[in-house]
Amino acid sequence: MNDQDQKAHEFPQVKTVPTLEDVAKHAQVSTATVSRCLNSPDQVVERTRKRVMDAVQELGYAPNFSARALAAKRTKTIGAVIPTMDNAIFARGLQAFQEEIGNQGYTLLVASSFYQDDLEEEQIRTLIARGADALLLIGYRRSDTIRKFLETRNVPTVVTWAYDKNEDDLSVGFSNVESMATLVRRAINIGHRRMGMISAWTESNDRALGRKHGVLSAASEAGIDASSVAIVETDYGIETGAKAFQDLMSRTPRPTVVFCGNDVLAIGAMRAAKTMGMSVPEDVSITGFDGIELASLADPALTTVHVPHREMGRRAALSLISVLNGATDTPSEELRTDIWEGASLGPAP
Amino acid sequence: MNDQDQKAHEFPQVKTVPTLEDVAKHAQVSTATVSRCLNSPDQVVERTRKRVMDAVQELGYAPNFSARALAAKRTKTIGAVIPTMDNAIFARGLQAFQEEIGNQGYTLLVASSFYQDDLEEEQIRTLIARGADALLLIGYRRSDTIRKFLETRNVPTVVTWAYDKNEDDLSVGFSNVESMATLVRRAINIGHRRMGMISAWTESNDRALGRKHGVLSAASEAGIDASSVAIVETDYGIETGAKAFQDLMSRTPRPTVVFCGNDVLAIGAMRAAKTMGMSVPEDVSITGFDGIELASLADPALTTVHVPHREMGRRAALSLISVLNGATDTPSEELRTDIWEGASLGPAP
DNA sequence: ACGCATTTTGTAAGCGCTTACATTTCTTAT
DNA sequence: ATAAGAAATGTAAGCGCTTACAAAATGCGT
Repeated sequence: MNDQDQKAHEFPQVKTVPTLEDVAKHAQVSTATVSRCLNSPDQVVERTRKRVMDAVQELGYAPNFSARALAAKRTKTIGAVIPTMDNAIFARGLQAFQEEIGNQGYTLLVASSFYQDDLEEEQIRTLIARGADALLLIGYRRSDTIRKFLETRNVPTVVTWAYDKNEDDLSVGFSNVESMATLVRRAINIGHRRMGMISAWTESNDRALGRKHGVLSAASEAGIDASSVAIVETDYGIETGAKAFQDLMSRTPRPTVVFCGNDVLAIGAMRAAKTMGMSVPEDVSITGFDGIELASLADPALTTVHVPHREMGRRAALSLISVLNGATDTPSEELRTDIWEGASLGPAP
Repeated sequence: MNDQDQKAHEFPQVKTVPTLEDVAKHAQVSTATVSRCLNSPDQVVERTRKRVMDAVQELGYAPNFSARALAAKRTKTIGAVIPTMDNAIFARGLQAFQEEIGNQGYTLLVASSFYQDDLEEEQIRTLIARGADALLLIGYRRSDTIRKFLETRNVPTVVTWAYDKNEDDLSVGFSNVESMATLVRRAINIGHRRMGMISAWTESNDRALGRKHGVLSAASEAGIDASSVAIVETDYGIETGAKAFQDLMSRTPRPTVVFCGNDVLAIGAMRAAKTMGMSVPEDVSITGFDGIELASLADPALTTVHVPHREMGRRAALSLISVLNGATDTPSEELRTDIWEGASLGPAP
């Protein structure tokens, strides 16, 4: 056969993606049977199933997800909106979450909000539009508009990274306030009175806000005037942490301990301390929050609140799936954080 | 109106998600017009458009993504399969990628392969089934089966984290071999001859393999017998890096420099060195690869190959989008890595 | 005011799948 | 062997959207 022949006798065959119907024809069954083979194989008798599966193999068929979602009205997809993947702690918690939902046949759809409320809203809408069967969100804080939207759409949602017994939303998290307060109490016990804090922006971040409240309430408890606590709010990052630390150290009276809203800020603070020729914890104590690996590698090792992020991700997944499976009484879960003892928190000078 | 009336006269209205058709009815136009308002607003005259948009607002309409994808045959989705989100370097590169495609109206779909070939294949298939318009993959290494699949489906793909002028695939990356070799040459220049390497598993990881080849070829170049280079392959992690380092230090002759396949392994090696009472770089030099923030925080600061991961993510996004927009000549791009000078690499003892 | 070109809108045919319901085939007890 | 029930398969109606094509409305030059 030569080229001429080909051109004359055949259509320029555009390679086309096989559909359910192609498989059905190939296996000489109806599309319904093929569909059943794929979705509930035990409804189809062995002999037929084999024939269909062979056809699937031969044609290299893969179901079209959109069509399936449209017809079945569920996507086996769970969406997650996290502030940023830049922060390893979220990435890892999410990884655990993904592993667990993966086991149950669900796929994860991730979006980042960059700590912006409006972006979070947009991302939530996008995920829903894409058919997410359920959602994982970080923190409770959310506008009424979007809450109503979620309610209308009837999308199961789990809140993580925060737990508050006064909130109604299903949550698998921990108390930011209490976790931080526990750490602060420990500092107070070893003599600290003049306290500083480096916090993430609290305006639209209820976890940061909770941690700040934790510091303040533990202070008040101990008879320390909350307004005497020096607080700097700043962006996430090592550099910003360093800068904030310098700022705090220039205050009078100078704090003897600096609580940081997360480990990365704390690392920055420790670096700034070193740069400034201060030694930790002799001159000043520094603590973190999160418990990333980095914390134990710092010198001195960072005292920090360790968040069980993988456990949190895993359990959040289980909760969500139980709701998706029709459970009506899925309870919120409060996880315990624990303090990683490092040498960065010592007695007040 | 009282309750009785309501119950008598109205159906128990189940809250239902509004569709295009609902909007059309509400705005008294055809569904086509509504669709056009949403997708190419300038085809619709102002007056009508306003009416439609108001209806959209009022009903809280959001398009059903699956239906759209099914009808339009594109999803405005780009998929990515990365080995793991656990490694910050991937997470960040991906973040940059996401930001860029987000600007162009695309959404990112991520999946992890956990460094397993079969899982990567499965994830690729899943992403395609979900309608990903294009794909970002890490490294070239891939089975023929899946290559053929990708070709059949005609899905534009970009390879990152690796660049090889001999490969055909579109890529935006760097040469793992050359980057590592450059570093090794530098070590050789300052007198190192007995070399060790801690590598990630190279069996199904062409980046790791490339880095290993980099070490070996730079060694050969300098007249060092490649078989004299002590190499340990291990899992990703600080602990495993530490263990591998101990292993290498027990070899005779003991290496004067240990090249690590990534920064995390290097951090582990440095920690092990400290534990063993060896000082870096006086007793032994250690280098990393990746250039994560951590590297500059280590003590001494880690000498490492810095990969422009954000730039890589951003450019990969641009390439892919240019292909999606019909460009036929999108070229592969080789990015330059550079060496972050730390104190962890010093003259051979 | 008219005809023409252009712009705006409507009609309706799918996209590839699931699933309720109808039909056929196979079991099993008599 | 047969009827009744169970199991397997087929039929066909959508799911909510896009888009080619047709029809209607508008603008413009004369």
